[in-house]
Amino acid sequence: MPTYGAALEALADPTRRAVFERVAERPRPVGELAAGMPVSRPAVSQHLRALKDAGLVRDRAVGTRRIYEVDPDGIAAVRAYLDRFWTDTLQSFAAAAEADQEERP
Amino acid sequence: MPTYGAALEALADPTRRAVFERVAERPRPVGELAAGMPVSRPAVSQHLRALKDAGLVRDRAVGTRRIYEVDPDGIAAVRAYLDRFWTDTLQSFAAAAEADQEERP
DNA sequence: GGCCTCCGTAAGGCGTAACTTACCGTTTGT
DNA sequence: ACAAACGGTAAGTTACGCCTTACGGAGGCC
Repeated sequence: MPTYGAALEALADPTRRAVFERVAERPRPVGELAAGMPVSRPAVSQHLRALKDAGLVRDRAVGTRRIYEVDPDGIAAVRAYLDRFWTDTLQSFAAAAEADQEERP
Repeated sequence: MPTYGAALEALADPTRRAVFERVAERPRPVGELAAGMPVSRPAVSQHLRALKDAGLVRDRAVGTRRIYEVDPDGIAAVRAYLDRFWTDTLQSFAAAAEADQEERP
């Protein structure tokens, strides 16, 4: 059960974000993802693990390769959580502002 | 001009996220924010700086204290950016899935 | 079976983010 | 004007995240 915190941590790192965006373009095996990146293949592999733990990507085995692709369900969950997070935040702020204005007219 | 990357990095740290959530509850001075947190006041102050640089909070001086509050505009910007990020991601995935299905019926 | 490809993991180095204490400027109140 | 409250900043330590190299296991191909 990935928390939204894990997703935020996963997307915080620029390199990992680049990996995720490459996965988002289209499903690809690890070697192909690593090719053309400034870091080594194991580094990419570790980033993919973090993204997977966060529920942002998923993988399936095809022969000797592992195809990584976006996890729509996980993304939808994170998106919903964040969206509610922003909504609640703004709502609290609006309520506090109104209360403050009422307090001293 | 805060990038969305800065916002993600800012919200990645659990302690900083806690600070932000406390600010989101209602506008408060630094001392009150720091009270009841497991870290020192300067630490909170540094987190507030990061949140401010990311455009998530703003502050105003009231006497000798500084009231921190959520920055609605900044949050709206980050929210819009992330929302489009998810949308694009899912759309790319859907397109790739469809292309794949068409490729081998 | 032997070999090669693909990829995950372990171990260690290294930079940096996060925290602490100490200090200083600003503002308020008496 | 002096003292106290409030909070930002500097300096230093420590912990953690990211990267590398080295290795091993699983699967395909001859």
